[in-house]
Amino acid sequence: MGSEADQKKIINSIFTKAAEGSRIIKDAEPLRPDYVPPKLLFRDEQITAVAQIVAPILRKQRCSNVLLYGKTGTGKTATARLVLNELRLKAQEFKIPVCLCYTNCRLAGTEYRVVLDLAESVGVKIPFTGLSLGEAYSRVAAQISDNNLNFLVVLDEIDYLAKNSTGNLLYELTRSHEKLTPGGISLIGISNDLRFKEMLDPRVLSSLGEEEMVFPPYSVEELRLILKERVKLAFNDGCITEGAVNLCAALAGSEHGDARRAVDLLRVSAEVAEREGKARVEEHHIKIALQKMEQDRLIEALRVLPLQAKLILLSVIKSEDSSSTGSIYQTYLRLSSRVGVETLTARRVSGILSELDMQGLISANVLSKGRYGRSKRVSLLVSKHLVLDVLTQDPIIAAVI
DNA sequence: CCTCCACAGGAAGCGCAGGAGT
DNA sequence: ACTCCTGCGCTTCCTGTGGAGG
Repeated sequence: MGSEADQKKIINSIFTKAAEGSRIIKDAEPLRPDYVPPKLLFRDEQITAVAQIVAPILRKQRCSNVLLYGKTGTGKTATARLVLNELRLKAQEFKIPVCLCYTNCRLAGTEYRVVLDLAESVGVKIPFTGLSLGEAYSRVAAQISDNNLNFLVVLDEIDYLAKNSTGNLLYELTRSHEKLTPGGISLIGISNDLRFKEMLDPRVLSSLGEEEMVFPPYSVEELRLILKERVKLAFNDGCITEGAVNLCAALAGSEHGDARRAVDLLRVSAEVAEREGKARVEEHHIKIALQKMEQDRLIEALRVLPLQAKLILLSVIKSEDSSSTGSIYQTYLRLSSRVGVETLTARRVSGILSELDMQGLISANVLSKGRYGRSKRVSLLVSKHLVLDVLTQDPIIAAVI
């Protein structure tokens, strides 16, 4: 513990840095992943279509259910939120009672918590635990029909609801307009997963998919203009070069046309430049930021690997060149007995090697050596030092490195 | 051409944890 | 509080297979 004066000095210097710190960023908000820009570029067609679909709400009618499809960062959520905001304003202007709800199913986590969100929007108090899902839902439904509410719900990441639960809630929601004679529920579903339809109950699908809309990825040129807009809002004038913005768009666009990643890259680049004490983001900052983001992703992927997968990855490293499934398994047997973990069968280890292959951490190709059998040839695809670094953080693994 | 190595990878079933229904 | 159900990680058992060497 330092003296009172020391403490004040430290606090003072932190605050001074914070106050004058951002010479580059004037407003971080437009760089946040969930930011909805006032004008959404290159989505006129989708915005128009969604607006037309939900418009009947203002005539106190139920509107068609819609499914919005598209990969991450293609503007689905932003489109939905933008239309929802405008709808709310219009309803206020004409004093039309509407009830709107936006909820993210993945963040909510369970069907029950999605229902809690719905309950809050229609103004019912529901205990956050204690009720069965059915009871909670019927209270929401009762409120809707008692007050003749016209309820529009946006279910973001709806695929999560279909994958990680019984799907009862979706079934109830899609059926509701048959049951609720006064009032009604209209749905906008948003999904990143294009195969989401296949795992849906056909009855739910036919109701939910009354209208469908696909959001294409942004082109590099579109990303470039989107980024320029964000730069205007978030950066101080002249704090980023034209070339840097272009590079940012090109790098993000060459992957999947993911605007969210492109904006992320922009934000991290600004942090990189700021940490270097520069007043302007240049192309090399973008490159550093990209590397940093990729490395962070890799570290995270390694960190959350199950113990057995970590041991197997370590076995791949330790068996070096003779990396056939057999020799890796022998190494694995040695390692796992040394750390005192129960050993898996060769079949399972082979499966885990395939999983690591799919994650892009190793490459495993089947190779036939004729008389000498047929096996996977395995090699590490990422930096050995980085892997060892991360694995050492696991106390159990650290014992054998 | 046939054999046979050293596995690949599918199918079925088991035990367990966690979540839903009662 | 209790059963029932489901999904998951895993094992067991199995059939399939490319090609060097006979």
